[in-house]
Amino acid sequence: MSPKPKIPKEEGEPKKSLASTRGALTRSFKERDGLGAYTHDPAAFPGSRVIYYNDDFVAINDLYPKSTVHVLLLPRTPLSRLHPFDAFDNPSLLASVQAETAKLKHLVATELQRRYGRFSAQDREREAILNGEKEWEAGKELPVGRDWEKELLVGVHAHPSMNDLHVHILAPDMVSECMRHRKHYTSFNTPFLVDIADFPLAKDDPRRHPRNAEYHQRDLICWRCGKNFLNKFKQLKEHLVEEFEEWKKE
Amino acid sequence: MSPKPKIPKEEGEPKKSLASTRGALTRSFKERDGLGAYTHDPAAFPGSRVIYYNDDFVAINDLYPKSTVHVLLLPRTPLSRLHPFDAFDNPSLLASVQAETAKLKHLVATELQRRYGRFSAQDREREAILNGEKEWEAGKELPVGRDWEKELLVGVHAHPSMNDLHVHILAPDMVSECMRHRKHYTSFNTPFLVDIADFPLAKDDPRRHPRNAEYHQRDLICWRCGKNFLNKFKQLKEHLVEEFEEWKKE
DNA sequence: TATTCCGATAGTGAC
DNA sequence: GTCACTATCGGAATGAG
Repeated sequence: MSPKPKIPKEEGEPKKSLASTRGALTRSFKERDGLGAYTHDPAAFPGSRVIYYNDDFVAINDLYPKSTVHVLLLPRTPLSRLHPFDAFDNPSLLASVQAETAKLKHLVATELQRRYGRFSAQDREREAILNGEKEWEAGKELPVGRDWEKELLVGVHAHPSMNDLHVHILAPDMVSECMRHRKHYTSFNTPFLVDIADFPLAKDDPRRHPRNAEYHQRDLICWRCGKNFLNKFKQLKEHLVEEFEEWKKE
Repeated sequence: MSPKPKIPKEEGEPKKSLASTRGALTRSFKERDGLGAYTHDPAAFPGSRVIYYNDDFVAINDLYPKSTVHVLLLPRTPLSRLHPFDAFDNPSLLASVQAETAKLKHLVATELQRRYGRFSAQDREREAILNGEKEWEAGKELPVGRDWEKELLVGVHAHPSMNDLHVHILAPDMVSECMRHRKHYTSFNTPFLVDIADFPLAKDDPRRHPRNAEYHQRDLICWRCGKNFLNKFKQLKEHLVEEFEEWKKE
């Protein structure tokens, strides 16, 4: 019935090459340092994983996406080895990351519109025009349609698993074969995800000293309808597929 | 590597017929009442499960044996619906059960000798005579050999899962494909198993009011060498196979 | 707090 | 406390040549 979940793997990018790209650092390579290879030499990855890069950032598709669209923004700075809360104490870096995040959010929103706009009530007029099903005055600006950007989840984990600074940007659907454990869900649907817009954090922001475990032991709550699934992860997963279908139609 | 455990099933004895033999009682049939069918009409079971029966007892092979030999003694009395601790407050029944248990133990011990005597150091001389490898004076009594009876586990569970009174008699090896959960092990290797010889229990015997759960949460201890396997049930299972081989050689 | 693999643990239903 | 089935929960290793 349910197909065996595929292990994400991209052309020319087996795990071995992740390590070998680090050359002399191979001996100290750890799974949690895997993102460093992208900021070190993004051009070394010929597959579709790197979305774009410039002097200061690399944007990649998450290797284990937890939603239908899930990308990471990687700042190319020595500060990236710090915990995000510490790194973002640097106002210059924070401003830079927030600006680049805004750009990447726009890109992701465009991708959502491309994928799901045809199902969306809010995008209907815009889609009809684009499809030539509705007349539109030449040169007149298209209706803006659905604001996909405002629905995105954007932020850093309070206790990241990967050592290099990375900002998550993802659709809210949580529909993915890589969504396998309850922690995958809670890490994006509790205060364990700290919105990039919330920085700089106040000195007394409770998220600075999270009881990390607590967030992950919370009941599983549907992000869209609020239904409580307690610890029934599989039932939540099935529900998320249904919510995804409805969400696209908004 | 490891074959899929087989589901015990005997010829002409599917579960449905267990129920149907109870006729009008079918509607109230519960899994936990399955043993009642044997005392009700032991002749209705043509397979090898019934070892013998008489007016007062039925001896059967356990459908889910937890050792290489594992039989049950079922008293044919209305008292069999009582908890064993209460049923054995009846001195007449207790004496009767203890006497029949002694007979069945002898039968089981004979079966162990038949199966494993050829491997046993204590049975070596006896086996050699029986095989004609050693001269023996005609009419002279054979050496008695190993006392297999004294190694048997014999008793009732402090909280039986089947509602009809049954006395377990089994080899100590705990080697069986039906030994699948840690509770299967602890139920025969802690005070949760109350020896039939210990009845009548003293009024203040602590086993009368067992913290049932406690016995099943104990560490897993090898019955033969005393090694502690904590909660590593699979490792214990592998170890039990090795101990079984050594035990046969005693 | 990543992944995967394996195994221990827990809840359900059986008629 | 039986069984079997499913799913949840938990620890350990993970690279490299």
